[in-house]
Amino acid sequence: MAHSHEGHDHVWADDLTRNQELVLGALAHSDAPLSAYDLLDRLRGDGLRAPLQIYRALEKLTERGLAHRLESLNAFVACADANCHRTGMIAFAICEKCGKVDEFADSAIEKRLAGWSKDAGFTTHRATIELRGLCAGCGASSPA
Amino acid sequence: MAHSHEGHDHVWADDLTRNQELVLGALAHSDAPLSAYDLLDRLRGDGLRAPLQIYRALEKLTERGLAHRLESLNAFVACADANCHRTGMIAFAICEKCGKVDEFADSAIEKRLAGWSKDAGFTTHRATIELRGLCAGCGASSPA
DNA sequence: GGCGATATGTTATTATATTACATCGTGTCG
DNA sequence: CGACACGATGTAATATAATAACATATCGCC
Repeated sequence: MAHSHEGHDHVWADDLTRNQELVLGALAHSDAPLSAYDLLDRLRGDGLRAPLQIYRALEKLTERGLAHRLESLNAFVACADANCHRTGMIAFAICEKCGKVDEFADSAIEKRLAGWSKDAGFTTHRATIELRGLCAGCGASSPA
Repeated sequence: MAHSHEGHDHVWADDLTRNQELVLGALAHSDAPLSAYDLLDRLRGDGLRAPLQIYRALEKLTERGLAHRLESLNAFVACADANCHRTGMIAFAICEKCGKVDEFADSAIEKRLAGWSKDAGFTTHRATIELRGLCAGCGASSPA
C-alpha cells in the first residue's frame, strides 16, 4: 500500500475523513449491523462524542455506497464489496438470530421492479429490499 | 351494537377492539402514511393519550395484515386490500413528494427471492420491499 | 494572506419505540 | 356466586434514533 496510508488497518478509499474512516472501520470489524448509537459507543475512545458526528459520517459513507442502511433495523453495515462500490439495487438477508447480514444483488428482481415502475409511471430513486429470517447456520442448528 | 357495527364508517373485521378500530380508521382516512405519533395526535379527541395505545393497536393490525409498516418511513398505512388480507410478499412504492403509497404484489419477485433463499439456506420470515421516488402525478407535474 | 467550501464539535431538542406496572372486563371453572 | 386466567387498557417513565442550530476549524486555491 504505497500511496496514502501507512498505519491503518483498512483503507477503502484514500479520501475519507478521519470520522468517516473510524465509522467505516467499526462497521467493517463488526459481524452484525450497528446502530448509530452502537457506533458512538464504540468510538468514544477515538474522540467521537456526539450522535451527529456519527450520522454525518454515515451520510457520506452511504452516499458513496461504502456503507448501507438497513431500514428495518435502523442500523448500518459496511458494504460487502468495498472496492467496487455497487451501484444498482441491493438486497439484504438479515438473520434474526445471529444478526449476520448477507448482501446480494439480483438483476431479475431489479428488472421486474423497473418494469412495474415504468407501467405505473413511477420514478424510482431508491429501492429497499430486506429479508428477515434465519441464516443457514441458525436455521439448521436451532429450527426456530 | 348488535354484535358488530351500525354507526361505523368502515368495518373491516368485526372483532377489532375500539382502539384498533380507531387506529385503522385513521389510517384508512389518510391518503399518506402516518407515524404512530401522527396517529396519536389525530386520536386524542377519541380518548387515546399514550403512544403505547397506538403501538399496541398497530401491532395487532399489522399481525393481521390490516395495516402495514413502512420501514423506510417509520410509518404505517392501512392495507389497500382490506377484505382479502393479503398473505404473501407485498411491495410499496412511496412518493417522496405527495406521500402517496402504492401497494403491489409481484409473484415473479417473490419466486426469485424464494429461490435465493433456498440456495442460501436462508429461512425467510418476512420481506420488506419499498421503492422511494415520484409517483406518476408528481413526476410528471414537477420533473424533479 | 484572504476566501469559500467542507468538515467538526457541542448543546439542545424532536421523533420514535419500549419497559414496567396497575387496572378493568370477560370468560371459565369449581 | 367467587376465584382465577387472560387479554385489553391506561399511565408514567424511560430508552433509542435522528435532527436543528450554532460556533469553530481545516483545506484548497487564488
